[in-house]
Amino acid sequence: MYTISLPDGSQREMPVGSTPADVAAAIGPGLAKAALAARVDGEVRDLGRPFEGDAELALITSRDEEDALELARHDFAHVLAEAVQAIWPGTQITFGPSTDDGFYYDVMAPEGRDPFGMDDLPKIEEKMREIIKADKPLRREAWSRQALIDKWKADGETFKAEWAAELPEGEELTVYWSGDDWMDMCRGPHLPSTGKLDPAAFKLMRVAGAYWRGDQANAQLTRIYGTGWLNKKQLAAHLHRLEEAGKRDHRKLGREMDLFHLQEEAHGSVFWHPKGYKIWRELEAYMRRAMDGGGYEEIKTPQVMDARQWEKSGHWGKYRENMFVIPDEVPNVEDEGPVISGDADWMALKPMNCPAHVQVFKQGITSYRDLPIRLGEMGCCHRNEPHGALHGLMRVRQFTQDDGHIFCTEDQVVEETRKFCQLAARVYADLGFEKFAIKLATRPEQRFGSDADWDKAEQELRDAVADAGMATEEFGWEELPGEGAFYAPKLEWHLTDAIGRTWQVGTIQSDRVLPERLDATYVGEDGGRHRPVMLHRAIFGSYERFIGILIENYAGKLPVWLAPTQAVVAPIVSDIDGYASEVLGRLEAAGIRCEADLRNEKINYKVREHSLKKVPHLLVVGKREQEEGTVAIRTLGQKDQRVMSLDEAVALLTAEATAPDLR
RNA sequence: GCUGCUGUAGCUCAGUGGUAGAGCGCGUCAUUGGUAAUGACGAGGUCGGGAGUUCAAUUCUCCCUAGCAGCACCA
Repeated sequence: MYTISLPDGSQREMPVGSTPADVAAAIGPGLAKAALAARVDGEVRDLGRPFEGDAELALITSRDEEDALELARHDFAHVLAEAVQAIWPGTQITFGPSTDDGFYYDVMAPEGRDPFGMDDLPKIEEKMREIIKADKPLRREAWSRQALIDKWKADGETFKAEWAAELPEGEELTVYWSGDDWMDMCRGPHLPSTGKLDPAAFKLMRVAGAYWRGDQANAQLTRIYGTGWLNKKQLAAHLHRLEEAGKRDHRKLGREMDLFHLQEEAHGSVFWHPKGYKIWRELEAYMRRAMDGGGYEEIKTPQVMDARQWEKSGHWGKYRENMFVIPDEVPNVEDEGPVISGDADWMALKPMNCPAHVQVFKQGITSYRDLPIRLGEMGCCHRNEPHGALHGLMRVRQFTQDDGHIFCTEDQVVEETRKFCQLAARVYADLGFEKFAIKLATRPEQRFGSDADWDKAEQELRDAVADAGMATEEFGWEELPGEGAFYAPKLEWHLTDAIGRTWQVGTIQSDRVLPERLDATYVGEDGGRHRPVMLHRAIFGSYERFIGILIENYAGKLPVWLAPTQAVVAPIVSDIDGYASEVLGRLEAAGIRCEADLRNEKINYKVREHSLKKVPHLLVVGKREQEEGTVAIRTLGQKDQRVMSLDEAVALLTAEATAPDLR
């Protein structure tokens, strides 16, 4: 007999060979029916898997939402694969995990058939529902590695065979049967039967290409994505959330609010409209103040440099395919012949600012007494990004960084990094992001520099974050092995937005490679030449992307200090136009970005239109207001209005329009 | 770059092998109204670009290009 301990502290003696399902049945038929899986000594397992000794058991039901969702999504993925193979025999299956909101399965369409498309999804969904409704038992079975490889090969499942062959030799592998006509290799655990899934709680969302094992050199499979939940209500709620996220899309809001546009002739580069550029200018002014206050000196460096400079820095060899290269010659102006001869020297648009900053540092002789030197630049960079990567403001080919490079001694690295941590935290808080995570990306496989330098650099970053008091769970502190840049480890700042999404923005990297390659030195206390350490750092990352993030975070309803138009004065009847202009004049004199809407439209119309444009304050004026020298302020997102004197209104708007660091 | 999908008026989108439609927006006129759409009339499109099939292509086929979703990439 085994002793099974339950969460309520009770114990049951169960015969050898019994299973969690038996315990559930022994407790009561209701629980037996509701049980989905079991947590045995902390590990989630199948209900039907026998105990292997005394155990602590907790039965999992749909009330244990996290576990139940994980199980359901994993099972949806298997049902998806089974359905695809049932409809199109000869389809190869590969891999299908659960995701944050559902599941996917990577499949390879049978030879001679095009990859699956959106049109195929309804048919697959229907088959999936059939499988679920058939309530097929899911049964775990152990196989030897070799038997399984042979089975996959016999079935023509080359991907599965390849995968099984790479698992450790002699290891016992498990498969799961769905009924007795379909199986997949899987560690499990699974629900007891497909009928435990709710056929109305999933939806196939899209298809996409995905490389076998995530490697571009491998075959491209079709990845079928679905979202899966415990019940219909949860699915509906999720679809609603997606819809809400769609409403925040910065591309949509950018058009509606007339902030910027993109067009074919300059794809990946942004046309900023007057309203959008007002946000930019406000942010830039804010960042200038922040960097001035942090001891940075702003510079401006060339947009185009000789390719030899990029060879020295190492970028030419590693990133040339993503650089815009320009021939250093006069183009052929004749009608005939190629525009460029082909034997010209090459120049390149800068993809980053750091090599130029080293050139500034290198002018003259720097003493250790001058360090640290902090150079800042609103640096406009170009990167020839792969076409498929471009995405609104989030991934562009021309962008401006709030870039900075700190040249310092070995002894100053930790302190400078600590200061940066604090500066970044201040900036994010000022911009309304209450939550962020700091992560350390450590050495990648391909890298420059010695292991000793990497050891040191990584430890310095750890120490600096600890010194700043931010190496804690509260700050989401964690390490990302292998994610660093080729020349340096980096700290990354990940913001959490209003609907829980995260965005990587700021970074600091401690670099000993570039000063070496570009021969930057300073004179030390001993009179000898020494290498400075170079800290690459940015807080916004790129203005384009950061503005995109702000738009999505605020769903377009930017705080007043950032809003392109901070107030609109709207007279109710045209007799009041004169007073409206007077109000406008007062606001303008106070430096408020404002407009008067004197159009021949009803007040309802004006309220609606400016609300849709996310103008924070609408100052409505009618006969009453004119007589009393007041305005009726309607604030975005509020239904009621506040009537106040013009002086009070100016004071209120001025206060709200003041940047947080100037309050 | 890879896979799938899409490209029709300023915007959102219908539609068709016989050279196009709606709503909003825009213009004109009327209306002077109290907090999310006043009404009427009007202008506006080489149906992303190129080639092919056809008597005829916005529609069918191919190529290119851009966008969307994902993958890969992201110094």
